[in-house]
Amino acid sequence: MNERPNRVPEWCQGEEWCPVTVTAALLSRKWKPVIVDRLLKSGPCGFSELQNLIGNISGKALSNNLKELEADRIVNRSVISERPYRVEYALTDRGRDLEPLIVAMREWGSKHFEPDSKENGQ
Amino acid sequence: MNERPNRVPEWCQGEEWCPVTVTAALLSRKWKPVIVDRLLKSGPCGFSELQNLIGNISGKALSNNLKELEADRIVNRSVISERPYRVEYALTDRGRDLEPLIVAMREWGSKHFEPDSKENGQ
DNA sequence: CGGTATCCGGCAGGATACTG
DNA sequence: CAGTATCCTGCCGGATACCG
Repeated sequence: MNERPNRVPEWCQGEEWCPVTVTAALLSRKWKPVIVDRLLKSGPCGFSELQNLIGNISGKALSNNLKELEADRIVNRSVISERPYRVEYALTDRGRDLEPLIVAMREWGSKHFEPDSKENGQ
Repeated sequence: MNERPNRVPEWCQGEEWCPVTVTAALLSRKWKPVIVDRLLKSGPCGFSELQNLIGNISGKALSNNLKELEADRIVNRSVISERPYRVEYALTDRGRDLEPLIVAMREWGSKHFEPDSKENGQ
């Protein structure tokens, strides 16, 4: 069953359903797009590796966001070794489908806030 | 000067600058992508018109989000008539540049949560 | 290494009532 | 119509310390 995650509000489940609202509900957190961005660029990572790739994210935030992304089937977590204990976070198919969205974010951010192009004006 | 809005964290202003992080900082709120979506689809709107197009957004949330979008030069507000009092919200160039991003959101949401395609799995 | 537990502050957002 | 004022809630995320 394609039940939408809890993050998607009730009123967006029926007739008034809206793709942008759903996507925003799943992805509009401070860190989630950045996590997906790094997984797209660097492929599967361990927890600390991902934390370093992002920088400035607290362990708690990373942990929580990964759990939600996992629940929403955007990210997959697998234990790849017990001794030493190693884990790997990777994008699912659904997660990889976010690539155009993340690319669009990269491009918009670069175009409008690139340090070299201050003349774009704020 | 192309100073980044306050919403963009300090640590993202210098060397560690990241386009996705900046874009997420400006746009990753529950309602912002939806507001831009509606303005793209319907063109310039008044306040209540916009509120109706979105549905389920409180006046306060709409007001606050519009103010931030204005401060970030994504949306432009103009008074188009005094008596009766009428206002118009429209996308700026920078806001219109968000179209590919919003389109990507629409497509991802439709693909993965369309009621008709429950078999896509949750 | 890969997290969890706890405490904590802030702010986003809902509801409602009110204003010019 | 186009908001503002106020109150209130919950969650989000930072910091720190600790665990297997």
